[in-house]
Amino acid sequence: MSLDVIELIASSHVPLSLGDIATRLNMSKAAVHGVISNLEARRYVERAPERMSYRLGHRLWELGLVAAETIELPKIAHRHLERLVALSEESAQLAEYCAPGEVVYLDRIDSPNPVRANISVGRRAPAFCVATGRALLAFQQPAEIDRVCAGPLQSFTKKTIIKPAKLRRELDLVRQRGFAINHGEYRGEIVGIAAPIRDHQGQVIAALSVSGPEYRFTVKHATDLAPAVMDAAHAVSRELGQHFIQKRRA
Amino acid sequence: MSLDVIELIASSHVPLSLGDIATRLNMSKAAVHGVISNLEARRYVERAPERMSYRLGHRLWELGLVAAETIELPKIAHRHLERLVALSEESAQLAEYCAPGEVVYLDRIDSPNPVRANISVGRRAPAFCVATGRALLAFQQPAEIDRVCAGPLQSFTKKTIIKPAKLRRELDLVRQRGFAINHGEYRGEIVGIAAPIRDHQGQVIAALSVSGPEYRFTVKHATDLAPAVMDAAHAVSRELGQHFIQKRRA
DNA sequence: ATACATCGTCGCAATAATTGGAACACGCCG
DNA sequence: CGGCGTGTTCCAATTATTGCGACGATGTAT
Repeated sequence: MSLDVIELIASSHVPLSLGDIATRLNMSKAAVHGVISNLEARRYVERAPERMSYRLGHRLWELGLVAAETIELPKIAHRHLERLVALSEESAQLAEYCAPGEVVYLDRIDSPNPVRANISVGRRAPAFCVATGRALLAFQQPAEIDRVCAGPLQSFTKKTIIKPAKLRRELDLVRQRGFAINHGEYRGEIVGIAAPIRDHQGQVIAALSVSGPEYRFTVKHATDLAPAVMDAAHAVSRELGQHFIQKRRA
Repeated sequence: MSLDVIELIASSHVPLSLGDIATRLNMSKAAVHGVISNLEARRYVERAPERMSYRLGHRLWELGLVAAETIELPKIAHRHLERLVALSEESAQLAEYCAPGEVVYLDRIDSPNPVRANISVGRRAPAFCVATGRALLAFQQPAEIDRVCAGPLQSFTKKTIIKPAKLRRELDLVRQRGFAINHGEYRGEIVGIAAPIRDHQGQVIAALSVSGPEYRFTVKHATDLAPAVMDAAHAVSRELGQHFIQKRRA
């Protein structure tokens, strides 16, 4: 399946050779060749610099732009990210729950400060140990939460919560307070605070966060900023709902 | 093929029903259903608001972000677009030749003015009658130029050049001067000026343009801005080349 | 220089996937 | 009700994808 090839290249974040792809997908080189030559002709995939190694192509960039124009979330959320950055002078992010236990960053506005949290849009992160991830995980189906809590929880720093019981308490706290905080559990020295965004049905579909280096953006600062982050998330949720109502009437 | 379904939905710019897709692709509903249920499960496609009609999904948005992070062009070009907007106070665009006779807008920065050229990123336009399109078309293979000039040239406004001979002269002029100008040939009352961007091999791979409403941004203004637009395009070309050299040494 | 990798490519036969036709359930409206 | 529009399911036939093996072209190490 051609989509598997695309996803593999996307997830590796490094150009891959045809043989690499075949190995990681348990396919023969000939099969991958058949698929990838089609993908290359359609510009979904291209060869990096001069021959050798494949990477995502311009066509996927184009399709992403069309998708982002079609979907309401990016346009609405972006404005509120700008407001949060203006308010906090730290970086702000938009993320969603994209796969079991994983979140993906969908948008980002950088802090005006030279030293700032460095998060790449399109990158994935484990849900259980980042702010946006916990804001999203806390509102997933109970079965999904159980699976993540039960699964092996990798320790990225000394502060990473890897005890299921403690993670559950943390998620309870997120639901209770309406926001999530992370202090260096994934990338050290980064503090983040996130709040969930809900769609017209009230389901949590994304999260919006502010994060910065701990020497400047302490947990105290983050907690003080919580109302603003939650307000922004609520505003996005409200606009999403209105958008739905407008479409329904039409 | 699942990619055909994706491309159809992307090109229609409007949510489609399963039946619509089947009709336009000459496929049975069952076949489309088989493909699209897979695409929906993988989040490449989603159902708009509440049931009914499919549109591009979040996964394509994500993949587009990853692609844009991987490819050099978007990052380099964006800075220069900002500079052009600051200089001209009009909107600036990045575009590439994506299909025979068609260009696609890949990036855009809006003019600070309330009245401005309105171009959606991800949208396609006919190459022969827009500024970026002519800047790109002029440097395609001769065979490609012949095909476009020969093909039926649709008239979008009274000013659209539809005579092949005149179009050829216009393209000659583009090659000679190094920039292309369009005065209301596609969308009326819009003036645009564009210059080509070249890759490390010297091949034209994209174009960068400035466009605005004719009442403010006249052909005279556009022509005066030509050196700046060409400088920006050259700067992008140079940076692309340097990027290649760095990778080659590594 | 000569082997030895690794890269991508090509044919061909066996396999597994997609496909079309027809019938189905559901919701909507005159 | 009965037509029209959704999307869904089943099954057999077609089609496309797959894996094997071998090939030429590069580049690296022996």
